[in-house]
Amino acid sequence: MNEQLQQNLKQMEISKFQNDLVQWFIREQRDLPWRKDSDPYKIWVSEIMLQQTRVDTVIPYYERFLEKFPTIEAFADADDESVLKIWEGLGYYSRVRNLHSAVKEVVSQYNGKVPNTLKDISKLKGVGPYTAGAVLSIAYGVPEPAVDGNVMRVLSRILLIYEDIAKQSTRKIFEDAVREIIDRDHPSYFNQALMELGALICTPTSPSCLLCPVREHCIAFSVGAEKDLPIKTRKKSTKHVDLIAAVLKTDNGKYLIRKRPSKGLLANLWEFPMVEDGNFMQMRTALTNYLEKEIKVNTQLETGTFTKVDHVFSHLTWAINVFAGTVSGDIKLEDNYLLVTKEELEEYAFPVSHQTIWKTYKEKYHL
DNA sequence: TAAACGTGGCA
DNA sequence: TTGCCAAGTTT
Repeated sequence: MNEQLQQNLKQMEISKFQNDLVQWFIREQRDLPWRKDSDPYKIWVSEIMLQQTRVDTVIPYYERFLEKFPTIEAFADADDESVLKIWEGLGYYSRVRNLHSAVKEVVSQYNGKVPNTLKDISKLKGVGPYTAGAVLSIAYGVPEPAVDGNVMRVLSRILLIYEDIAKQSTRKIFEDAVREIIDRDHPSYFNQALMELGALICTPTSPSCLLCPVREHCIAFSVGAEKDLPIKTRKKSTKHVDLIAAVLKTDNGKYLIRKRPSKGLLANLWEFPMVEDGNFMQMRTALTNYLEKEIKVNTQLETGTFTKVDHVFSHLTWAINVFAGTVSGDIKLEDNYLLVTKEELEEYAFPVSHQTIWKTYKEKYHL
């Protein structure tokens, strides 16, 4: 921690700041489903879902998840396919794979009780420094920092911190600051209040300083620098990938789908067969050849594509041209391929891009 | 340390 | 339309 920050912390009226912040939170907090219950398992699930994901997006997923898996034991017993299916569309799928693995660990090694120490909870898959602090403070009242993007933004303004919050190493600076100012009598309220303030008042662009309960403690406001903070360097633009996909049907009404590899992008999700690279016609041929060579099917694609799906990921974009077609012959499928009925298909988890393909297919072909 | 890892909302 | 943003973690 640099000297200027120590100086700013020293001049802060910490006790009054804590009180202003916590009382505001008690008064103004949103009514959110994960605030109805202090079950550590439920807090944990909510924290994983909320990683890089908006509250409004999470709410319905959270409700469905806990309806299906109301206890930690119920989730530990779930099969992998249903686990992925309930996360379908939420993104960052390694979150749920890690959560499932970690929950099984808690059930087998901790008798189903979520660890309440930093040392133990941090060993769990998918539990990084933020989530560890969040679960410990919110579920157990342990005064650990829970530093997320909100907290870095809010504190960079209040304490006038010009460190680049895009750099991972910067988080430690804010954790040290939180250790100095956290309300040790109300760590759950305090941590949630910092995040809630970031979500409702101290927003990224045009913060509502005139409504801010801790305005009088904010150095950036006092010097008119609130809109210059936080410092965050931009990341580079995404790369572009062209693909060809095919929705292929057998003469007895089944569809050919395949499971993606267990690592990397959209791991373990299902998709319609795709190939990438090359120009349009090469790719069309490549897809047909691939299917005929690798899984011994005869394919007949319609002449033109029936849809094009552009899908933007955080680090790349897919442009998928999609054919409809048929498969026939003596079909010998590789392990990762499957022939399923229309009804069965919808039991499997697909990425949003392929959900879109399927939806369009059903509309065009009147299914 | 930087890049990978999803998706949808918004200016 | 494009880029940024949202309760981060893993490799």
